[in-house]
Amino acid sequence: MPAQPVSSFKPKDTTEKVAQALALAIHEHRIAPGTKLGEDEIGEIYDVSRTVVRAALQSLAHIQLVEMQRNKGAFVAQPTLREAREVFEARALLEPRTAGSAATRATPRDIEILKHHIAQEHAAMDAGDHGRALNLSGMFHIEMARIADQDTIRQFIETLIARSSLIIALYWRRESALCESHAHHALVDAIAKADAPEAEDLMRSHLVDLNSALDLRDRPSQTRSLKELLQDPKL
Amino acid sequence: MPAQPVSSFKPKDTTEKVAQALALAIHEHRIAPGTKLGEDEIGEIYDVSRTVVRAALQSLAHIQLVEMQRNKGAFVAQPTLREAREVFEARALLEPRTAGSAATRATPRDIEILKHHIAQEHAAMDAGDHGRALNLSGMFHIEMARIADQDTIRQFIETLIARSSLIIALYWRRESALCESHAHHALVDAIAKADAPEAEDLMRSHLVDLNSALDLRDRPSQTRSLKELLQDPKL
DNA sequence: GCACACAATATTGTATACAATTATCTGGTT
DNA sequence: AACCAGATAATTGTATACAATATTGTGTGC
Repeated sequence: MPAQPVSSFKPKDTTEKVAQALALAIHEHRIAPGTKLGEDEIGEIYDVSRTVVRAALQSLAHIQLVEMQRNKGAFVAQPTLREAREVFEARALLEPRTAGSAATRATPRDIEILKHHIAQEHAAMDAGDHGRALNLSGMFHIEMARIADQDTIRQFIETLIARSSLIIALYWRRESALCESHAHHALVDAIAKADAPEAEDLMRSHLVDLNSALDLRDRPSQTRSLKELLQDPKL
Repeated sequence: MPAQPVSSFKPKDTTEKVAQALALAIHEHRIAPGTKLGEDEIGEIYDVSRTVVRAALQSLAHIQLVEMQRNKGAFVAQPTLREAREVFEARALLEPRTAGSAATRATPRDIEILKHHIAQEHAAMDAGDHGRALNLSGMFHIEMARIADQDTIRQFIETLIARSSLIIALYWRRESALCESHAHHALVDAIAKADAPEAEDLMRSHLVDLNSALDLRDRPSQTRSLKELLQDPKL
Protein backbone atom coordinates (compact mmCIF):
# COMPACT_ATOMS: atom_id res chain seq x y z
CA MET A 1 0.00 0.00 0.00
CA PRO A 2 2.22 2.77 -1.20
CA ALA A 3 -0.80 4.94 -2.00
CA GLN A 4 -0.86 8.66 -1.46
CA PRO A 5 -1.53 9.82 2.09
CA VAL A 6 -4.93 11.45 2.18
CA SER A 7 -3.79 14.74 3.59
CA SER A 8 -5.84 17.49 2.03
CA PHE A 9 -3.21 20.24 1.64
CA LYS A 10 -0.80 20.45 -1.28
CA PRO A 11 2.74 21.09 -0.10
CA LYS A 12 4.38 21.60 -3.47
CA ASP A 13 4.32 20.91 -7.15
CA THR A 14 1.11 19.03 -7.70
CA THR A 15 1.99 18.60 -11.36
CA GLU A 16 5.02 16.51 -10.59
CA LYS A 17 3.06 14.45 -8.10
CA VAL A 18 0.44 13.56 -10.68
CA ALA A 19 3.15 12.82 -13.23
CA GLN A 20 4.97 10.54 -10.82
CA ALA A 21 1.80 8.76 -9.79
CA LEU A 22 0.96 8.08 -13.42
CA ALA A 23 4.53 7.08 -14.20
CA LEU A 24 4.57 4.62 -11.33
CA ALA A 25 1.30 3.08 -12.46
CA ILE A 26 2.70 2.63 -15.93
CA HIS A 27 6.02 1.29 -14.70
CA GLU A 28 4.28 -1.27 -12.54
CA HIS A 29 2.17 -2.34 -15.50
CA ARG A 30 -1.05 -1.30 -13.84
CA ILE A 31 -1.94 0.66 -16.94
CA ALA A 32 -1.44 -1.10 -20.25
CA PRO A 33 0.25 0.45 -23.29
CA GLY A 34 -2.32 2.07 -25.54
CA THR A 35 -4.67 3.04 -22.74
CA LYS A 36 -6.38 6.38 -23.24
CA LEU A 37 -5.60 8.89 -20.52
CA GLY A 38 -8.50 11.32 -20.51
CA GLU A 39 -7.81 14.65 -18.91
CA ASP A 40 -11.06 15.00 -17.01
CA GLU A 41 -10.81 11.43 -15.84
CA ILE A 42 -7.35 11.86 -14.36
CA GLY A 43 -8.20 15.24 -12.96
CA GLU A 44 -11.11 13.74 -11.09
CA ILE A 45 -8.98 10.92 -9.73
CA TYR A 46 -6.31 13.17 -8.25
CA ASP A 47 -8.69 16.05 -7.58
CA VAL A 48 -6.83 18.61 -9.65
CA SER A 49 -7.80 20.68 -12.64
CA ARG A 50 -7.12 19.80 -16.23
CA THR A 51 -4.39 22.44 -16.21
CA VAL A 52 -2.12 20.40 -13.99
CA VAL A 53 -3.15 17.13 -15.63
CA ARG A 54 -2.11 18.49 -18.99
CA ALA A 55 1.21 19.64 -17.61
CA ALA A 56 1.80 16.20 -16.12
CA LEU A 57 0.89 14.48 -19.37
CA GLN A 58 3.18 16.73 -21.35
CA SER A 59 5.97 15.87 -18.96
CA LEU A 60 5.35 12.17 -19.48
CA ALA A 61 5.07 12.69 -23.20
CA HIS A 62 8.52 14.20 -23.27
CA ILE A 63 10.07 11.04 -21.86
CA GLN A 64 7.84 9.13 -24.27
CA LEU A 65 5.91 7.28 -21.61
CA VAL A 66 2.75 8.66 -23.18
CA GLU A 67 2.02 9.78 -26.69
CA MET A 68 -0.08 12.86 -27.28
CA GLN A 69 -2.13 13.03 -30.46
CA ARG A 70 -3.43 16.45 -31.27
CA ASN A 71 -7.16 16.85 -30.64
CA LYS A 72 -7.29 13.17 -29.80
CA GLY A 73 -5.75 12.94 -26.38
CA ALA A 74 -2.97 11.21 -24.48
CA PHE A 75 -2.31 7.47 -24.60
CA VAL A 76 0.17 5.26 -22.84
CA ALA A 77 2.92 4.85 -25.41
CA GLN A 78 3.36 1.66 -27.43
CA PRO A 79 6.99 1.51 -28.53
CA THR A 80 7.41 -0.08 -31.91
CA LEU A 81 9.85 -2.90 -32.55
CA ARG A 82 12.19 -0.40 -34.05
CA GLU A 83 11.99 1.90 -31.06
CA ALA A 84 12.52 -1.05 -28.75
CA ARG A 85 15.73 -1.95 -30.53
CA GLU A 86 16.89 1.66 -30.44
CA VAL A 87 16.29 1.90 -26.72
CA PHE A 88 18.49 -1.08 -26.05
CA GLU A 89 21.17 0.16 -28.42
CA ALA A 90 21.24 3.42 -26.49
CA ARG A 91 21.41 1.56 -23.22
CA ALA A 92 24.31 -0.47 -24.56
CA LEU A 93 26.15 2.76 -25.32
CA LEU A 94 25.51 4.42 -21.98
CA GLU A 95 25.18 1.89 -19.22
CA PRO A 96 28.32 -0.28 -19.31
CA ARG A 97 30.66 2.66 -19.03
CA THR A 98 28.48 4.14 -16.35
CA ALA A 99 28.55 0.94 -14.34
CA GLY A 100 32.33 0.93 -14.58
CA SER A 101 32.45 4.49 -13.39
CA ALA A 102 30.13 3.61 -10.51
CA ALA A 103 32.53 0.86 -9.49
CA THR A 104 35.36 3.35 -9.03
CA ARG A 105 33.24 5.86 -7.09
CA ALA A 106 30.92 3.76 -4.94
CA THR A 107 31.05 4.35 -1.20
CA PRO A 108 30.15 1.71 1.39
CA ARG A 109 26.84 3.48 1.82
CA ASP A 110 26.19 3.13 -1.92
CA ILE A 111 26.82 -0.59 -1.74
CA GLU A 112 24.31 -0.82 1.08
CA ILE A 113 21.73 1.02 -0.98
CA LEU A 114 22.24 -1.28 -3.93
CA LYS A 115 21.91 -4.35 -1.77
CA HIS A 116 18.79 -2.92 -0.23
CA HIS A 117 17.35 -2.44 -3.71
CA ILE A 118 18.01 -6.06 -4.56
CA ALA A 119 16.47 -7.23 -1.30
CA GLN A 120 13.32 -5.22 -1.95
CA GLU A 121 13.19 -6.58 -5.47
CA HIS A 122 13.37 -10.14 -4.17
CA ALA A 123 10.71 -9.42 -1.59
CA ALA A 124 8.36 -7.99 -4.20
CA MET A 125 8.98 -10.98 -6.42
CA ASP A 126 8.26 -13.43 -3.62
CA ALA A 127 5.10 -11.51 -2.85
CA GLY A 128 4.06 -12.01 -6.45
CA ASP A 129 4.10 -8.29 -7.13
CA HIS A 130 5.78 -8.44 -10.52
CA GLY A 131 5.04 -4.83 -11.32
CA ARG A 132 6.82 -3.55 -8.25
CA ALA A 133 9.71 -5.93 -8.82
CA LEU A 134 10.12 -4.66 -12.36
CA ASN A 135 10.07 -1.07 -11.19
CA LEU A 136 12.69 -1.75 -8.53
CA SER A 137 14.80 -3.56 -11.07
CA GLY A 138 14.79 -0.44 -13.21
CA MET A 139 15.61 1.78 -10.30
CA PHE A 140 18.67 -0.34 -9.70
CA HIS A 141 20.04 0.75 -13.07
CA ILE A 142 19.24 4.37 -12.33
CA GLU A 143 20.94 4.13 -8.97
CA MET A 144 24.07 3.05 -10.79
CA ALA A 145 24.18 6.32 -12.73
CA ARG A 146 23.61 8.26 -9.53
CA ILE A 147 26.59 6.54 -7.94
CA ALA A 148 28.65 7.28 -11.02
CA ASP A 149 27.81 10.91 -10.23
CA GLN A 150 26.62 11.64 -13.75
CA ASP A 151 23.41 13.61 -13.62
CA THR A 152 23.08 14.13 -17.34
CA ILE A 153 23.61 10.51 -18.22
CA ARG A 154 21.38 9.48 -15.32
CA GLN A 155 18.56 11.46 -16.81
CA PHE A 156 19.00 9.72 -20.15
CA ILE A 157 19.07 6.33 -18.49
CA GLU A 158 15.92 7.20 -16.58
CA THR A 159 14.02 7.76 -19.80
CA LEU A 160 15.48 4.59 -21.29
CA ILE A 161 14.41 2.58 -18.25
CA ALA A 162 10.96 4.09 -18.45
CA ARG A 163 10.58 3.08 -22.07
CA SER A 164 12.09 -0.31 -21.31
CA SER A 165 9.22 -0.90 -18.94
CA LEU A 166 6.79 -0.39 -21.81
CA ILE A 167 8.89 -2.57 -24.06
CA ILE A 168 8.85 -5.37 -21.53
CA ALA A 169 5.10 -5.05 -21.24
CA LEU A 170 4.77 -5.45 -24.99
CA TYR A 171 7.52 -7.84 -26.00
CA TRP A 172 8.44 -9.98 -23.04
CA ARG A 173 8.51 -13.67 -23.96
CA ARG A 174 7.08 -15.61 -21.10
CA GLU A 175 9.19 -18.70 -21.67
CA SER A 176 12.35 -16.95 -20.46
CA ALA A 177 11.10 -16.34 -16.99
CA LEU A 178 14.11 -16.37 -14.70
CA CYS A 179 14.15 -12.75 -13.75
CA GLU A 180 17.84 -12.02 -13.88
CA SER A 181 18.17 -10.65 -10.37
CA HIS A 182 21.39 -12.58 -9.90
CA ALA A 183 22.91 -10.38 -12.59
CA HIS A 184 22.31 -7.41 -10.36
CA HIS A 185 23.89 -9.30 -7.51
CA ALA A 186 27.03 -10.00 -9.48
CA LEU A 187 27.17 -6.33 -10.44
CA VAL A 188 27.06 -5.24 -6.84
CA ASP A 189 29.91 -7.62 -6.06
CA ALA A 190 32.05 -6.14 -8.82
CA ILE A 191 31.24 -2.64 -7.65
CA ALA A 192 32.03 -3.55 -4.06
CA LYS A 193 35.42 -4.77 -5.27
CA ALA A 194 35.82 -1.50 -7.19
CA ASP A 195 36.50 -3.62 -10.23
CA ALA A 196 35.48 -1.24 -13.00
CA PRO A 197 36.27 -3.43 -16.01
CA GLU A 198 34.31 -6.33 -14.56
CA ALA A 199 31.36 -4.12 -13.72
CA GLU A 200 31.41 -2.81 -17.27
CA ASP A 201 31.48 -6.31 -18.71
CA LEU A 202 28.76 -7.55 -16.40
CA MET A 203 26.50 -4.69 -17.36
CA ARG A 204 27.15 -5.29 -21.03
CA SER A 205 26.22 -8.94 -20.83
CA HIS A 206 23.29 -8.17 -18.55
CA LEU A 207 21.88 -5.93 -21.27
CA VAL A 208 22.45 -8.63 -23.86
CA ASP A 209 20.57 -11.10 -21.68
CA LEU A 210 17.74 -8.67 -21.22
CA ASN A 211 17.58 -8.11 -24.94
CA SER A 212 17.40 -11.80 -25.69
CA ALA A 213 14.58 -12.22 -23.19
CA LEU A 214 12.57 -9.99 -25.47
CA ASP A 215 10.87 -11.02 -28.68
CA LEU A 216 12.16 -8.32 -30.99
CA ARG A 217 11.81 -10.19 -34.26
CA ASP A 218 10.02 -8.55 -37.13
CA ARG A 219 6.31 -8.24 -37.65
CA PRO A 220 4.07 -8.78 -34.61
CA SER A 221 3.28 -5.68 -32.50
CA GLN A 222 1.08 -3.63 -34.78
CA THR A 223 -1.42 -6.34 -35.55
CA ARG A 224 -1.29 -7.98 -32.17
CA SER A 225 -2.16 -4.90 -30.13
CA LEU A 226 -4.82 -3.96 -32.65
CA LYS A 227 -6.54 -7.32 -32.32
CA GLU A 228 -6.41 -7.13 -28.57
CA LEU A 229 -8.01 -3.72 -28.55
CA LEU A 230 -10.77 -4.93 -30.80
CA GLN A 231 -11.70 -8.10 -29.00
CA ASP A 232 -11.44 -6.75 -25.49
CA PRO A 233 -14.45 -4.43 -25.16
CA LYS A 234 -16.88 -6.43 -27.27
CA LEU A 235 -16.71 -9.87 -25.85
CA MET B 1 14.45 38.05 -41.83
CA PRO B 2 13.23 34.68 -40.65
CA ALA B 3 10.42 36.32 -38.70
CA GLN B 4 6.99 34.81 -38.51
CA PRO B 5 4.76 35.49 -41.51
CA VAL B 6 1.99 37.78 -40.35
CA SER B 7 -0.83 35.50 -41.36
CA SER B 8 -3.45 35.61 -38.66
CA PHE B 9 -4.50 31.96 -38.56
CA LYS B 10 -2.71 29.30 -36.57
CA PRO B 11 -2.27 26.10 -38.58
CA LYS B 12 -1.11 23.81 -35.77
CA ASP B 13 0.59 23.45 -32.44
CA THR B 14 1.27 26.99 -31.36
CA THR B 15 3.04 25.70 -28.27
CA GLU B 16 5.76 24.05 -30.26
CA LYS B 17 6.16 27.13 -32.40
CA VAL B 18 6.76 29.33 -29.39
CA ALA B 19 9.13 26.76 -27.94
CA GLN B 20 11.11 26.57 -31.16
CA ALA B 21 11.24 30.32 -31.53
CA LEU B 22 12.60 30.66 -28.02
CA ALA B 23 15.00 27.78 -28.51
CA LEU B 24 16.35 29.33 -31.69
CA ALA B 25 16.87 32.66 -29.96
CA ILE B 26 18.77 30.94 -27.18
CA HIS B 27 20.81 28.81 -29.57
CA GLU B 28 21.83 31.85 -31.56
CA HIS B 29 22.88 33.60 -28.38
CA ARG B 30 20.32 36.32 -28.82
CA ILE B 31 19.15 35.70 -25.26
CA ALA B 32 21.86 35.39 -22.65
CA PRO B 33 21.95 32.65 -20.02
CA GLY B 34 20.25 33.78 -16.84
CA THR B 35 17.74 36.00 -18.60
CA LYS B 36 14.31 36.00 -17.01
CA LEU B 37 11.57 34.79 -19.30
CA GLY B 38 8.38 36.34 -18.00
CA GLU B 39 5.21 34.61 -19.07
CA ASP B 40 3.18 37.71 -19.84
CA GLU B 41 6.11 39.23 -21.69
CA ILE B 42 6.54 36.26 -24.00
CA GLY B 43 2.82 35.85 -24.43
CA GLU B 44 2.58 39.44 -25.61
CA ILE B 45 5.45 38.98 -28.05
CA TYR B 46 3.97 35.96 -29.78
CA ASP B 47 0.37 36.95 -29.18
CA VAL B 48 -0.63 33.84 -27.30
CA SER B 49 -1.93 33.25 -23.82
CA ARG B 50 0.13 32.34 -20.82
CA THR B 51 -1.24 28.82 -21.13
CA VAL B 52 0.75 28.07 -24.26
CA VAL B 53 3.74 30.06 -23.04
CA ARG B 54 3.87 27.93 -19.93
CA ALA B 55 3.66 24.75 -21.98
CA ALA B 56 6.49 25.96 -24.20
CA LEU B 57 8.63 26.89 -21.22
CA GLN B 58 8.03 23.51 -19.61
CA SER B 59 9.11 21.87 -22.81
CA LEU B 60 12.31 23.89 -22.85
CA ALA B 61 12.83 23.21 -19.17
CA HIS B 62 12.76 19.50 -19.82
CA ILE B 63 15.71 19.72 -22.19
CA GLN B 64 17.28 22.05 -19.66
CA LEU B 65 17.46 25.04 -21.93
CA VAL B 66 15.56 26.97 -19.28
CA GLU B 67 15.32 26.49 -15.56
CA MET B 68 12.00 26.93 -13.82
CA GLN B 69 12.03 28.05 -10.21
CA ARG B 70 8.78 27.61 -8.40
CA ASN B 71 6.90 30.85 -7.84
CA LYS B 72 9.88 32.69 -9.29
CA GLY B 73 9.64 32.06 -12.99
CA ALA B 74 11.62 30.71 -15.92
CA PHE B 75 15.19 31.68 -16.70
CA VAL B 76 17.54 30.76 -19.48
CA ALA B 77 19.66 28.02 -17.95
CA GLN B 78 23.21 28.59 -16.80
CA PRO B 79 24.97 25.23 -16.84
CA THR B 80 27.52 24.90 -14.08
CA LEU B 81 31.09 23.82 -14.72
CA ARG B 82 30.15 20.40 -13.52
CA GLU B 83 27.18 20.16 -15.84
CA ALA B 84 29.31 21.37 -18.71
CA ARG B 85 31.78 18.57 -18.13
CA GLU B 86 28.97 16.04 -17.88
CA VAL B 87 27.46 17.17 -21.16
CA PHE B 88 30.70 16.60 -22.98
CA GLU B 89 31.24 13.25 -21.29
CA ALA B 90 27.84 12.18 -22.51
CA ARG B 91 28.59 13.43 -26.00
CA ALA B 92 31.81 11.46 -25.95
CA LEU B 93 29.82 8.33 -25.17
CA LEU B 94 27.16 8.84 -27.81
CA GLU B 95 28.49 10.73 -30.78
CA PRO B 96 31.57 8.82 -32.01
CA ARG B 97 29.72 5.55 -32.39
CA THR B 98 26.85 7.38 -34.00
CA ALA B 99 29.15 9.05 -36.49
CA GLY B 100 30.57 5.66 -37.38
CA SER B 101 27.11 4.28 -37.86
CA ALA B 102 26.23 7.24 -40.05
CA ALA B 103 29.23 6.48 -42.23
CA THR B 104 27.91 3.03 -43.01
CA ARG B 105 24.38 4.19 -43.73
CA ALA B 106 24.76 7.55 -45.47
CA THR B 107 23.20 7.90 -48.90
CA PRO B 108 24.48 10.31 -51.58
CA ARG B 109 21.60 12.57 -50.67
CA ASP B 110 22.74 12.58 -47.06
CA ILE B 111 26.22 13.63 -48.12
CA GLU B 112 24.71 16.50 -50.06
CA ILE B 113 22.74 17.61 -47.04
CA LEU B 114 25.81 17.57 -44.85
CA LYS B 115 27.79 19.59 -47.37
CA HIS B 116 24.95 22.02 -47.63
CA HIS B 117 25.01 22.44 -43.87
CA ILE B 118 28.71 23.22 -43.93
CA ALA B 119 28.24 25.70 -46.77
CA GLN B 120 25.52 27.50 -44.87
CA GLU B 121 27.69 27.54 -41.79
CA HIS B 122 30.54 29.12 -43.73
CA ALA B 123 28.20 31.68 -45.23
CA ALA B 124 26.84 32.65 -41.84
CA MET B 125 30.35 32.95 -40.49
CA ASP B 126 31.45 35.14 -43.37
CA ALA B 127 28.40 37.30 -42.82
CA GLY B 128 29.54 37.74 -39.23
CA ASP B 129 26.45 35.99 -37.91
CA HIS B 130 28.18 33.92 -35.25
CA GLY B 131 24.93 32.92 -33.60
CA ARG B 132 23.53 31.39 -36.75
CA ALA B 133 26.86 29.71 -37.51
CA LEU B 134 26.91 28.15 -34.08
CA ASN B 135 23.37 26.88 -34.46
CA LEU B 136 24.13 25.35 -37.86
CA SER B 137 27.24 23.76 -36.44
CA GLY B 138 25.10 22.06 -33.83
CA MET B 139 22.58 20.95 -36.38
CA PHE B 140 25.37 19.22 -38.22
CA HIS B 141 25.87 16.93 -35.26
CA ILE B 142 22.17 16.24 -35.03
CA GLU B 143 22.01 15.46 -38.73
CA MET B 144 24.61 12.81 -38.13
CA ALA B 145 22.31 10.97 -35.73
CA ARG B 146 19.47 11.26 -38.21
CA ILE B 147 21.61 9.65 -40.88
CA ALA B 148 22.58 6.92 -38.45
CA ASP B 149 18.84 6.29 -38.25
CA GLN B 150 18.76 6.36 -34.47
CA ASP B 151 15.82 8.42 -33.29
CA THR B 152 16.31 7.79 -29.61
CA ILE B 153 19.97 8.68 -29.62
CA ARG B 154 19.26 11.63 -31.88
CA GLN B 155 16.92 13.03 -29.30
CA PHE B 156 19.58 12.73 -26.62
CA ILE B 157 22.13 14.40 -28.84
CA GLU B 158 19.68 17.20 -29.55
CA THR B 159 19.43 18.03 -25.89
CA LEU B 160 23.20 17.79 -25.49
CA ILE B 161 23.73 20.15 -28.42
CA ALA B 162 21.20 22.54 -26.94
CA ARG B 163 23.00 22.62 -23.64
CA SER B 164 26.34 22.85 -25.44
CA SER B 165 25.15 26.10 -26.93
CA LEU B 166 24.64 27.49 -23.45
CA ILE B 167 27.98 26.12 -22.35
CA ILE B 168 29.72 27.81 -25.24
CA ALA B 169 27.99 31.06 -24.37
CA LEU B 170 29.31 30.81 -20.83
CA TYR B 171 32.71 29.18 -21.12
CA TRP B 172 34.11 29.83 -24.57
CA ARG B 173 37.66 31.16 -24.42
CA ARG B 174 38.06 33.81 -27.06
CA GLU B 175 41.73 33.08 -27.70
CA SER B 176 40.92 29.78 -29.41
CA ALA B 177 38.94 31.32 -32.21
CA LEU B 178 39.40 29.08 -35.22
CA CYS B 179 35.93 27.71 -35.44
CA GLU B 180 36.62 24.10 -36.29
CA SER B 181 34.50 23.90 -39.40
CA HIS B 182 37.25 21.95 -41.16
CA ALA B 183 36.63 19.19 -38.64
CA HIS B 184 33.14 18.86 -40.00
CA HIS B 185 34.55 18.81 -43.50
CA ALA B 186 36.87 15.94 -42.69
CA LEU B 187 33.96 14.10 -41.14
CA VAL B 188 31.91 14.43 -44.29
CA ASP B 189 34.82 13.04 -46.29
CA ALA B 190 35.09 10.01 -44.04
CA ILE B 191 31.35 9.46 -44.25
CA ALA B 192 31.39 9.82 -48.02
CA LYS B 193 34.04 7.09 -48.10
CA ALA B 194 31.84 5.00 -45.79
CA ASP B 195 34.84 4.71 -43.52
CA ALA B 196 33.17 4.08 -40.20
CA PRO B 197 36.27 3.74 -38.00
CA GLU B 198 37.73 6.97 -39.33
CA ALA B 199 34.44 8.82 -38.85
CA GLU B 200 34.34 7.54 -35.30
CA ASP B 201 37.89 8.68 -34.62
CA LEU B 202 37.33 12.05 -36.22
CA MET B 203 34.25 12.67 -34.12
CA ARG B 204 36.08 11.65 -31.00
CA SER B 205 38.93 14.05 -31.59
CA HIS B 206 36.53 16.75 -32.73
CA LEU B 207 34.83 16.56 -29.36
CA VAL B 208 38.18 16.69 -27.60
CA ASP B 209 39.06 19.81 -29.56
CA LEU B 210 35.74 21.40 -28.72
CA ASN B 211 36.28 20.59 -25.08
CA SER B 212 39.72 22.16 -25.00
CA ALA B 213 38.35 25.31 -26.62
CA LEU B 214 36.29 25.73 -23.48
CA ASP B 215 37.52 27.05 -20.16
CA LEU B 216 36.27 24.35 -17.87
CA ARG B 217 38.73 24.82 -15.05
CA ASP B 218 37.46 25.13 -11.52
CA ARG B 219 35.94 28.11 -9.84
CA PRO B 220 34.73 30.93 -12.13
CA SER B 221 31.12 30.71 -13.31
CA GLN B 222 29.05 31.60 -10.28
CA THR B 223 31.09 34.59 -9.19
CA ARG B 224 32.02 35.66 -12.67
CA SER B 225 28.53 36.10 -14.05
CA LEU B 226 27.44 37.80 -10.87
CA LYS B 227 30.27 40.31 -11.00
CA GLU B 228 29.70 40.99 -14.64
CA LEU B 229 26.05 41.69 -14.06
CA LEU B 230 26.95 44.12 -11.30
CA GLN B 231 29.74 46.05 -12.92
CA ASP B 232 28.30 46.23 -16.40
CA PRO B 233 25.42 48.67 -16.01
CA LYS B 234 27.19 51.03 -13.59
CA LEU B 235 30.40 51.97 -15.32
C1' DG C 1 20.16 58.12 8.50
C1' DC C 2 19.39 53.21 8.78
C1' DA C 3 16.64 49.10 9.73
C1' DC C 4 12.66 46.80 10.06
C1' DA C 5 7.65 46.20 9.31
C1' DC C 6 3.86 46.58 6.59
C1' DA C 7 1.31 47.75 2.47
C1' DA C 8 1.12 47.86 -2.59
C1' DT C 9 2.39 45.74 -6.78
C1' DA C 10 3.60 42.29 -9.86
C1' DT C 11 4.13 37.48 -11.19
C1' DT C 12 3.30 32.80 -10.93
C1' DG C 13 0.04 28.55 -9.78
C1' DT C 14 -4.40 26.78 -10.46
C1' DA C 15 -9.13 26.60 -11.79
C1' DT C 16 -12.73 27.65 -14.78
C1' DA C 17 -14.94 29.27 -19.13
C1' DC C 18 -15.19 29.37 -23.93
C1' DA C 19 -13.84 27.84 -28.78
C1' DA C 20 -12.54 24.27 -31.94
C1' DT C 21 -12.21 19.65 -33.22
C1' DT C 22 -13.47 14.95 -33.00
C1' DA C 23 -16.47 11.14 -31.82
C1' DT C 24 -21.14 9.34 -31.42
C1' DC C 25 -25.91 8.92 -32.38
C1' DT C 26 -30.08 9.40 -35.08
C1' DG C 27 -32.77 9.34 -39.21
C1' DG C 28 -33.49 8.90 -43.86
C1' DT C 29 -32.40 6.96 -48.46
C1' DT C 30 -31.13 3.31 -51.59
C1' DA D 1 -30.32 -3.99 -43.75
C1' DA D 2 -26.42 -1.17 -44.83
C1' DC D 3 -24.70 3.32 -45.62
C1' DC D 4 -24.33 8.15 -45.65
C1' DA D 5 -25.71 13.01 -43.74
C1' DG D 6 -26.59 15.88 -40.28
C1' DA D 7 -27.08 16.89 -35.59
C1' DT D 8 -25.71 16.11 -30.86
C1' DA D 9 -22.48 15.05 -27.40
C1' DA D 10 -17.90 14.64 -25.60
C1' DT D 11 -13.09 15.94 -25.47
C1' DT D 12 -9.24 18.70 -26.35
C1' DG D 13 -6.98 23.56 -27.30
C1' DT D 14 -6.78 28.10 -25.70
C1' DA D 15 -7.90 32.16 -23.10
C1' DT D 16 -9.22 34.35 -19.06
C1' DA D 17 -10.19 34.82 -14.01
C1' DC D 18 -9.01 34.09 -9.43
C1' DA D 19 -5.76 32.63 -5.56
C1' DA D 20 -1.19 32.28 -3.66
C1' DT D 21 3.42 33.75 -3.42
C1' DA D 22 7.25 36.80 -4.17
C1' DT D 23 9.02 41.42 -5.00
C1' DT D 24 9.07 46.17 -4.40
C1' DG D 25 8.00 50.57 -2.30
C1' DT D 26 6.92 53.36 1.68
C1' DG D 27 6.70 54.83 6.27
C1' DT D 28 7.75 54.66 11.07
C1' DG D 29 10.81 54.03 15.15
C1' DC D 30 15.19 54.28 16.99
